[in-house]
Amino acid sequence: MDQSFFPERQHDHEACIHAGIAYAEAACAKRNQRFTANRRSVLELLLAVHRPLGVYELMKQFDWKGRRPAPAQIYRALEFLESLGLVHRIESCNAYLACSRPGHDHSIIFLVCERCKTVAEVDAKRMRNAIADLAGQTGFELHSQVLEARGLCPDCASASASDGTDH
Amino acid sequence: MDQSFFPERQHDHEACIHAGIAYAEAACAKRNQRFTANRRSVLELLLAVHRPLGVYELMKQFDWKGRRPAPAQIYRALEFLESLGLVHRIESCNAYLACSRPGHDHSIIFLVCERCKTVAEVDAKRMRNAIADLAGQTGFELHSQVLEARGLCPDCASASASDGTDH
DNA sequence: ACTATCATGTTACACTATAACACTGGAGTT
DNA sequence: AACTCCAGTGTTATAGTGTAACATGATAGT
Repeated sequence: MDQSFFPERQHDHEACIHAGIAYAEAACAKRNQRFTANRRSVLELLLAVHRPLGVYELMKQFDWKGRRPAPAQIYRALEFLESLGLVHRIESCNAYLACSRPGHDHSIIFLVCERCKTVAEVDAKRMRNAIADLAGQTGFELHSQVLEARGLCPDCASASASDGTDH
Repeated sequence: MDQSFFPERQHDHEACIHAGIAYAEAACAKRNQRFTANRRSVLELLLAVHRPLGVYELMKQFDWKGRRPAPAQIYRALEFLESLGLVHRIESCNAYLACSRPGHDHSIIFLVCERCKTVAEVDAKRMRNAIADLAGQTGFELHSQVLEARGLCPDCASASASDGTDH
C-alpha cells in the first residue's frame, strides 16, 4: 500500500510553496504572461494547504492591504492559474486545489477525502486509453476527463475504523 | 461506432416516462417508501428530457396548482430519487439527470456534451476494477466514483465539423 | 379517533458565480 | 518623455445554487 500520493501530515510547507511559485514563474515567463501579485497570492494560499479551497474561503484568507478582494478578482486569478495547469477545480466540491505535479500529464483521478478534504492526485495515463476507447465506441469526441472518487483518505479511514464513526 | 449510448433524437418520450415511473413505483413499493406527487412530478420532468436539469430550471417547469415550489422542495425530491438510484447529480453541471438504466450497476461514466448537454451514461464495470486497484494502492477507502468526461456528443461533433465552430 | 412519523409548504438566508464598467499601470512606440 | 494600447484590476450589482428552520398537513398503525 503506497500512501505517497497523499501529502505527509507533517512536512515542509515552505518548500511546497517555494517550488510551486518557482514553477509558476517559469511557466509565465515561458508563455510571456504576467505573474501578478493577485495571481501569486492566490497560488500561495492554495499551495499552503493540501486541500481544495472555495473562492469565498480564499477571499477570507486574502489579507491584502487591509482590504478584501471581491469574488471576481479571485475567479480571475483561478481561471488564469487553471489555464496554466497550476490549479484544478474539484467539481464536486466547488473548490480549487493547487496542482501537486504541474507539468505532468493531466488525465487525473482525484481521490477526495470526504472527511478532511485532502485530495490525492493520481495520474491516470493507463486509464486514459480505456476511457478514450469507450468514448470512441459511442462516437463521443473526448475533450477532457476528470474522475472524482469519493471516500476516505488513509488517515481518516483508520481514524473512523478506531472511533466508530463512519462519515 | 456505437451511438446507442446516446438517446435517439426522435423517439417516444412517453415510453421513457412511463417506464421510468413504473420502475420508480416498484422501487418505492419494494422499499416501503412513498412515491408522492412531489417526487413523481420531479422524476417526470427529468424523464421527459434527456439532459441534466438544474434545480431552478426544474422549478420553472413545475406547474403545480398554479404555484411554484420553493427550492427545498425540489432538493428533497431529488435527494430521495438519488437515494433510489433513479437520478444522478452531474457535479460539473450543478444539475440532475434521470438515470437511463435504473437497477444496473452504478459505476458510471457520464459523457456530457458541452454543447447540448446530452449525457450518455456508460457502464464502467471493467473500469471499476482498475480504479479500485489504484485506490487500494494509495490506501484510499473507495466509496463511490464518478467520471465526468467533457466533449461533444456525436450529433454536435459532426455539426461543428461542418459549420466550423469548435466549442 | 389518537398518535407518531414522514413529507410538505414557506420564509429566510448563506454560498457560489458572473456581468458590466471605470480605472490603473506597465510595455512598446515615436 | 509623453503617448497609446491593453491586459489586468477594483468595484458594484446581481444572478444562480443550496440549506436551515419551523409550522403545517397527510398517512399508517394502534
